[in-house]
Amino acid sequence: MGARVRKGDTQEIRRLNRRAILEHLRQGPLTRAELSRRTGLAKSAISRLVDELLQEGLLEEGAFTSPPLGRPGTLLHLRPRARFALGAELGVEGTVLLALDWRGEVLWAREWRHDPHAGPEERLDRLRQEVLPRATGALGLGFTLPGVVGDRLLLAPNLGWRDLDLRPLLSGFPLAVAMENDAKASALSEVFFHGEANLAYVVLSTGLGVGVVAEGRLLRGANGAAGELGHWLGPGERACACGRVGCLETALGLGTLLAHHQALGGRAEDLEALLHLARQGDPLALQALAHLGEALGRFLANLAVAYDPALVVVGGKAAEFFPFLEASLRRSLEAHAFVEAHRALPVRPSVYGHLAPAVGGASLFLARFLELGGLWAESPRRNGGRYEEVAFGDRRGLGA
Amino acid sequence: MGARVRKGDTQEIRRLNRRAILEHLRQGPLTRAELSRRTGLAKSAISRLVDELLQEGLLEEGAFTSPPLGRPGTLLHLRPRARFALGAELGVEGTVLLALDWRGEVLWAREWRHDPHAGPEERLDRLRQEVLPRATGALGLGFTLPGVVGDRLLLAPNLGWRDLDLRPLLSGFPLAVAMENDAKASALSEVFFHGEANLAYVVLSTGLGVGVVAEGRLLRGANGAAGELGHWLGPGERACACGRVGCLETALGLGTLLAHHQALGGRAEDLEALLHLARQGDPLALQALAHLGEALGRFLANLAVAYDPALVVVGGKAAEFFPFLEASLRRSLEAHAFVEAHRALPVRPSVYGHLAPAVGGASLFLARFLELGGLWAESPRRNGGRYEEVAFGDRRGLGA
DNA sequence: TTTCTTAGTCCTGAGAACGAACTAATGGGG
DNA sequence: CCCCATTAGTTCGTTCTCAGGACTAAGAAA
Repeated sequence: MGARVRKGDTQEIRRLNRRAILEHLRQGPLTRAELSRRTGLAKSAISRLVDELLQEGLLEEGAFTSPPLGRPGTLLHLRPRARFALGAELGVEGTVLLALDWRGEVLWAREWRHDPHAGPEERLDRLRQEVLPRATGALGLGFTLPGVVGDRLLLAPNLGWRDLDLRPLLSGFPLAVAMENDAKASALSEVFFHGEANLAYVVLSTGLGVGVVAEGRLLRGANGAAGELGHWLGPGERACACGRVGCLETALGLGTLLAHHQALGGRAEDLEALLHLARQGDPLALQALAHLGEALGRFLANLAVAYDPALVVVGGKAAEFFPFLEASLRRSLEAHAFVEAHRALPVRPSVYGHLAPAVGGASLFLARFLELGGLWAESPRRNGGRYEEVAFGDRRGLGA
Repeated sequence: MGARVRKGDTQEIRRLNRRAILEHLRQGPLTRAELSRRTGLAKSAISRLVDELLQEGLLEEGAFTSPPLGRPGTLLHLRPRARFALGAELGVEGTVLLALDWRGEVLWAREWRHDPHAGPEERLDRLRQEVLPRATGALGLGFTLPGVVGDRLLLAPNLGWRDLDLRPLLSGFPLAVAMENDAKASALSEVFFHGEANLAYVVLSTGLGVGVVAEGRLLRGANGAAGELGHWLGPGERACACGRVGCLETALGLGTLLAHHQALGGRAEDLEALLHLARQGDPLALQALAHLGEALGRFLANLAVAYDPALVVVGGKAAEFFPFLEASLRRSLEAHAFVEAHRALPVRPSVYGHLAPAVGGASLFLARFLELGGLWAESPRRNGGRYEEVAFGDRRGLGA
């Protein structure tokens, strides 16, 4: 039901205006005067709020401007590292953990592989050990999984996990923790720091998932299953890890790419080898990749009628193959486009590369912080000396 | 780019709180005290704002409550007809025009058919003639088309229209006009008055389109093409009105249903006849419908992985066939569901029936009015004595 | 009739922004 | 060298809105 409309009071205005200032400064340094013009707030209001933010250590003054006329202004910056969050990706092959500055800079990153049969306890245990000495000061930890994340983990076919309540395993973490689907988090990583408000982030590796951002909001769905186009039932006959038959990811997944290459007589044993061959110009590798590009182009035409993004970002292992897919993919997309505008739909690889999901995980908390204009962090709910705030699913308005 | 964050101001608080009051009263009558509790605003603030709203004729006082203890309160209602808007559907076969109260009541409705080859000029001319004597007092006119509505009409395959700028044809209308895709508007009709914040409205007639609402927001996409799943390229070989081959609507559209019925040896000449036969229990009609239900169930399983709605509403001509589709559709949906939750996905026919698109069109303006808490209507932009406000595409935040 | 309880009004105080007047800093012209 | 136009930023008084408490209103039960 709808009736959750935010009420207003004098604090709310302040929050709104602090947020407006931080949001503008996230695009780059500005003087107070310029902030006043852009936000529409009076100079006096800007001055007061900026003073407060300087006091709190969120902003710092920088160089002077040298305008052609008049008194120079003082540039204001977000203070580097004033706020940061941790992000982690629990992938099929390994784990990535990193810290992300609120300006989008990766402060440090660690990666490790794991026993392929490791269960959730084992993997989260290891993650906790790595997080423990590095958690101080962080706004929170957002971690991602290649699966459907609702109020619990509903299904992660490529991990072999199903219907798990991970909350008990997270109680040992000394900070707020949130969980998100990998494609959705990756989409946030692009939106949050590169400002495109309508995009689809396609994660293609073994599996296929899409993170969709529409008008700056992440599309999650009632159970967190929105964008699971890898499990759209197509014409294929192959069995899928999810237990059904004909899911799109059985046709487009990179496992099938490798198999196709081998069926053509190619000699690559794994994707690394295939990538190596492609870089050397091996025709059988390139042929298999062109074939995949063709199928992907058709898929993107379909994605475009489903979500109509202004931009498609390709992530996952497929991003590494992107140069070899691009030409056939574009040709195919143009041939299959529904409306004229889709023929020109930009498609590019991810900015953060293989760090994207973890960056997105961290962005969850940075977005949350910025939405609340700094007020949220001052009173995290505590419970018996442990931070208890574990957010799943029902987060509203994250993502700018 | 993102930096459009709303600034705060003393007027903004007022707007926010007026809106909160109206939004709560939209769910039903409440006393001032109850409003205070639900909104979190102080009783004094509520009293002041309610007085204003009474003054403006937006609210009216009703019966007294009789609580077990204490002084009775006065119930407050939205005043019926205090605000209303016009909505129209320009469909493949005819046009519907209606007026809609801000409480969701249809005040009156008119329908007419048209020459099947009528062009946009002719159809909008007729619409203008019908609107002209009925426009006074209306917030605006929202009309719908079975096509892709961006900043212009990009494509309406089933009308045979393509890439039209309709603005010139709308200058003769004496009120604000907005244009929207029919499925998207229909979705709004359900959301706005029945409060489900996550739903997919499937319009199935000749064509197939989906209107998706996620977290109370209509999914439009960069060009207004989001939800055009009828033009998802599937395995089929049939030519589509859009000029491509294999679009889903060539398999699921009701034209194909009729053809299938006839191929089975059925004798219905058109969909009306088929419906009549089905109601009489004709086995060939029921068989064709069961077949369609099966295909639709599979489609809904796919829709569920794309958008993960909490509810699917079926509209268009298919709504009339719903009783004969339901059983096979549910069986098929359950068999093809990706996550457990999708097996129980509720599917029901539309509340407003064939009026849904027009109701949705009108809701555009009602939603707009309520968002702005009544302030917007006071200063419509005028230009040379004619209302010039024609909104396309880029409307933000409509839909509660 | 008194008391208890809830509804609604009135009044004062506080927080926030606005706008105008003011000071600060710079470059150019006489 | 001084004055002035121009832009940056501060200060102060005014206005708007809400919060919160005191108060009045209206009904029920003791």
